[in-house]
Amino acid sequence: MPELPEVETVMRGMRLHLDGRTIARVTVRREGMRTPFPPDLARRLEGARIRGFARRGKYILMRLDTGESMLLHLGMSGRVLLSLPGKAPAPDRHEHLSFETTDGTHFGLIDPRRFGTVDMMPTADEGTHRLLARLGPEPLGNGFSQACLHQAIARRKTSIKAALMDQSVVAGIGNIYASEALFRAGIHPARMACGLDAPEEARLVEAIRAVLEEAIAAGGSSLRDYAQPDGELGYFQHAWRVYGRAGQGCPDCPGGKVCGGVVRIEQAGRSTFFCPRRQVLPVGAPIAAG
DNA sequence: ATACGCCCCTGGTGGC
DNA sequence: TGCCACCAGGGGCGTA
Repeated sequence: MPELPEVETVMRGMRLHLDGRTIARVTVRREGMRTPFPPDLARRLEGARIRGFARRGKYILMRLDTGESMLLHLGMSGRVLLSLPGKAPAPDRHEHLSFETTDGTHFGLIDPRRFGTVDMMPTADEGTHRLLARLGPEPLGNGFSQACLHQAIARRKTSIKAALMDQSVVAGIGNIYASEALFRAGIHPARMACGLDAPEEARLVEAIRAVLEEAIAAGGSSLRDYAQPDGELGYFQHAWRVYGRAGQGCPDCPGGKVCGGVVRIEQAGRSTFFCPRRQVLPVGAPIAAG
């Protein structure tokens, strides 16, 4: 799924095309995805005017003038297809939820694996929703700092890579950007989270910010499941530095002649990629199992 | 509290 | 061409 930069890009696309519009017709093609859709979803959306968007971690919030917000999570394979009036294609077989605004703009939520989530809540309760309440700080916000990261991982004996993917440590980092941020910070992914020193934590905070900001600036990176929210082809292909590049060179050593190439390991059942020359395990540094 | 394995689901890819 | 194992951006849950 989309990680923070992709979710931010989708949210911006929705804001651009849907903000201020009124929802006319809702089509619910199945009862839910990973969890059932909230009761009376269509009725609660129809007739509502859209009054703003926000993102929290990997969640999108669409606020309505009814006093409710729709919560959207794209899971692993979710994408949003926005179409201009009269331009909506025939619905994809995995378009589980769609609506049209009164001006004919079409919104489709497509999610083949159905790991995504849709929920409704009073806008006033956004902060206490069970899926949002335990999220850590926004990595691009002022609340994320070396001190903040230290506080979150100081007692964690899991790997720093797994810790970064824990949404309560910092919100929005997934499997790709965890590898990319650690590469940029020069930190081995198997290091025990609590074993990082303050300079390493500071480097990591800056690396996370840089990686995410670059990806957002590029319009959200993409893999095959992900479409730009306007549905246009020609997705941006992100130049991952290590992710998915096992055996290839990283930018530090083109061709991998110096480091032998990017290494793929498995941590907690997920792939991790790193450069063995740039991301070295210090002598005596504790290694995390996961 | 923390950590880990397993599971949800479909589709693409590469090997035989 | 067909079949099959394996892999994929997430995260909740049950169990130690």
